[in-house]
Amino acid sequence: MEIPKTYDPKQAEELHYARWEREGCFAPEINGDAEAPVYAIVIPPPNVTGSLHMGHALQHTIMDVLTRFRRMRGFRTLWLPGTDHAGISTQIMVERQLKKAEGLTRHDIGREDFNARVWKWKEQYGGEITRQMRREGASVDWSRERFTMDERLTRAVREFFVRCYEDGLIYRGPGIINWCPKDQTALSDLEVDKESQAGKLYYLQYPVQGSERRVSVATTRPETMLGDTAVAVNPNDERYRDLVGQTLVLPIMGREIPIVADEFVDPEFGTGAVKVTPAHDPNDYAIGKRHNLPQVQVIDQYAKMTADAGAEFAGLDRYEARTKVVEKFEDLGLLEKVADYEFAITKCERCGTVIEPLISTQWFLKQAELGRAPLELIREKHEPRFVPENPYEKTYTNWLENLHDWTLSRQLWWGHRIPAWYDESGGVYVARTEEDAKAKAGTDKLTQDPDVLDTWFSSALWPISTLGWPDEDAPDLKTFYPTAVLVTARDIISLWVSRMMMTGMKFEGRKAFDDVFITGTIFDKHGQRMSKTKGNGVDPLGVFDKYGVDATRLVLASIGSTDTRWNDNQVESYRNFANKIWNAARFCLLNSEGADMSGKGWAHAEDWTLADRWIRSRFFRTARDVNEAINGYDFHQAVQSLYHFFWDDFCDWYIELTKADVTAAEDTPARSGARSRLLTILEQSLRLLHPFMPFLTEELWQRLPGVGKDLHHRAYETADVTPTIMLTSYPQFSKKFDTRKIDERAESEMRAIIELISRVRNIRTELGLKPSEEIEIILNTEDERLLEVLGETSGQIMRLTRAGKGMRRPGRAGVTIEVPRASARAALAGGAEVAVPLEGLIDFEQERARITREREKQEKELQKTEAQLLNPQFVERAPAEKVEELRQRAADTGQRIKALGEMLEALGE
RNA sequence: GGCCGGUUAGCUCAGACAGGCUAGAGCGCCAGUCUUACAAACUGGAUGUCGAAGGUUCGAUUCCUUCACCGGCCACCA
Repeated sequence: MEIPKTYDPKQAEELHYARWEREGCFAPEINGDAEAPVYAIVIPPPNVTGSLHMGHALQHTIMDVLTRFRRMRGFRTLWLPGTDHAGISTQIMVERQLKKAEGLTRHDIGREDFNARVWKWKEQYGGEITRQMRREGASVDWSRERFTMDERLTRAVREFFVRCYEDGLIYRGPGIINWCPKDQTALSDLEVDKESQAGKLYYLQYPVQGSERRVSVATTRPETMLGDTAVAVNPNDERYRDLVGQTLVLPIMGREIPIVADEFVDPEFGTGAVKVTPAHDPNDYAIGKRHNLPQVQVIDQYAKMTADAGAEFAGLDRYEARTKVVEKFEDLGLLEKVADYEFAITKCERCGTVIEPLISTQWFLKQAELGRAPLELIREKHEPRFVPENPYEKTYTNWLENLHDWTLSRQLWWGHRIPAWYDESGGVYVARTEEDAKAKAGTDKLTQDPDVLDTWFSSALWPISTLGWPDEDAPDLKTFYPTAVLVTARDIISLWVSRMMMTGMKFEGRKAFDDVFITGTIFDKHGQRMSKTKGNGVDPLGVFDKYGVDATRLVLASIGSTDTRWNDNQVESYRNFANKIWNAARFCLLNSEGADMSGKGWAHAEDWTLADRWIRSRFFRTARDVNEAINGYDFHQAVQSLYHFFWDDFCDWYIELTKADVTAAEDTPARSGARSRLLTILEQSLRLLHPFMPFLTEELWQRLPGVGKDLHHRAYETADVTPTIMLTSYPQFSKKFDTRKIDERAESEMRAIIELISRVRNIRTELGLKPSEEIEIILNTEDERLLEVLGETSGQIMRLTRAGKGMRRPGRAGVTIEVPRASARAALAGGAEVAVPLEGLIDFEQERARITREREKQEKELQKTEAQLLNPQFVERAPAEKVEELRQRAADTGQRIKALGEMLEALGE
């Protein structure tokens, strides 16, 4: 059989994914067991404009591990893929392209034509991220791929809107909103970023009407004073108490404005008096409402000053106006002072333009009402379960406790058009279709609201809309809802997670998912967040190319929910692991002739060696750990267990111990038995690894002799597919039924053998023996069981220590083999000792030093242990088993010290 | 301002929820090796007052308090 020496990930990756997809392995229908439990995940839909970044790769890896794991356990498994239309991002991108290619704006070509182009763009380029997901090995059901602007999902959006409108949760009206002067649209509070910025705090003086007195107000935005309609003070502020109810003359404008008392004002800050601009500040808007103040809009939607700002200012940019206002105040002698001040500035998340709060008529959703049910659920039952629970359950709860109305409408063209129509007299008709609206209005002369909905409005429906809602009898909705887990990043817990819970509970009466797994954040090697603008992102595809997808997935799975600095070394080490697996399998395959890898498990137990019993025990221990780890979302632990089992136990020890039997020249039952067991362990290990390393494991599994559908999980027995490891059953360990699979005795016996071999190897190195030099070993022990095991494994021990000159040991307990003086010796557990006679090679002085060193180390350890045991309070208060444990350790250490002392004595002076 | 996290070997990270195991892994480092699967390997080895200071305890890297530095989420202080 020809097998290359190194694993080439590329060809395996291309080969297997295409076949899995073609044969429908990812679809839940592959499962033929009508009684099978269900496991469903919907993907957080990436933006159509996006391309894969490490964060995606991380989330997808976690989801794929979970999905493949459950699939192999026989669950009816669905991982549903799809993309988001990403309103603003996509529109901006296509606009930019239009400008670049044809020098046109969207207004030049009109709404209809523009949207047609966006669709065309989506068809052409929107598939990039889904192609990249295939590269990752994501076992998503492509036949159920969804897009937030699909016909059905659009229907869901309208249903959501109409139902909420009918329930009084959605309303249209004026409100103060975040306005982006560049993108020309309203934005929700979650689509803006707050940034700290060094700026100035201007202290302006407003004269009191009919008095010499002036009131100072502090502001970071002097230009808004042109729209001031009051000054507010705290009602308990003695300094201003007498002024409340009086009037100020607004400088420049000459307008008379009242002084009002409002609890909102913090007397400690600034001057204790606040200028109130209801039209351009959310707080002032609220104060204005409370005191019935007029709203004077002095800044328009382009961030230019309006006519109401006065002829002098009208048309100026807001920042030019700021300079000019300050100059004016200075001229008027009303500028008290200017101080350096750091404050938060709000910017558009997309374009970075400073947001202008404006009063505007928009559509709003009363989130507080929708949030009530999810809030109750998390408070009372801690559902959904967040992983990690801390701090995310709190993040989620806090958000639900402080819900504000959600600005739904966007002045964009790309997105779900608001299902509201107006008649000629301004009457509003909200309806599922235009026909319905016409029927309601009793006229054909209706105009649809030009605005579209916030992208997150459709995202909020994702788990139900992708499964078929609003069709109440949609089969997928019945089968797969609620989903098992949502895997996402922490920054959209409020934006998205909470809202899916709201819609799920409102429309389906149940939580959208049982668990929420929050992935960690991947930083660059300097601890900086990866971002396109910084250009410090690591491209997952580049990493795939360099190290292979499977190796990358292991790193990502290990990262799980931990924040991590990306490091190629990590991937390299898992690339090496992949290669290790490849070569171990290569060894097994090169020695597979005559093997009967029925996969039926572990036949002919009577022929087993200690190594066989041991590896089987280690295997099931690993299977148990890995199952537990995945169930508990502890992917790091799962990967560690797999890595160490495969590399340390299987490769370093099991293959080495069985090598002689497996590679024997003659075809005997012993050889074929050894080969069969070796292949069986390999096959089972590949299954255990498969959810993490789908490509490599499939590639190797396909090459194993005798693999077929009979190895499939019984749920996939009838599946019409090429036999594949992804449909085999995942190795299980049941505490109830499989206790015998873990063999404590075999493990403890192997520990002794491993210690023996390691000590001899250590002696070899310390004495500078060449690896090729053959030695003799003498082993003395009183332990009958050890003697018995040694009898069975002496050949293997001799091979692994290169003891070509033989190994001598007592025939029975109570007998001691005499050790020549010129020997290197070491103490083992249980008072056993090993010696390597090296006539002529031993420097007695050095050997004494070596043993003395070892004895000192052991004595130090014994001292520590005994100090504790001598403490009566410890013996009295510590749990009995702790004390016993320590006594045993003390006894073992004591035995070693004694043995080492005897060795020194034997060495003489 | 509120809430929360991190600080363990040169680097990237486990361990800590349920205190006691000689504190681990990978990479890197030192020495040696082509030992018939693998030099992306093998064998052996060195490396940490577990951020600082207190406290609780028979016992603290782990629990509590304070502090320092780094970071996150939320928030209407002009």
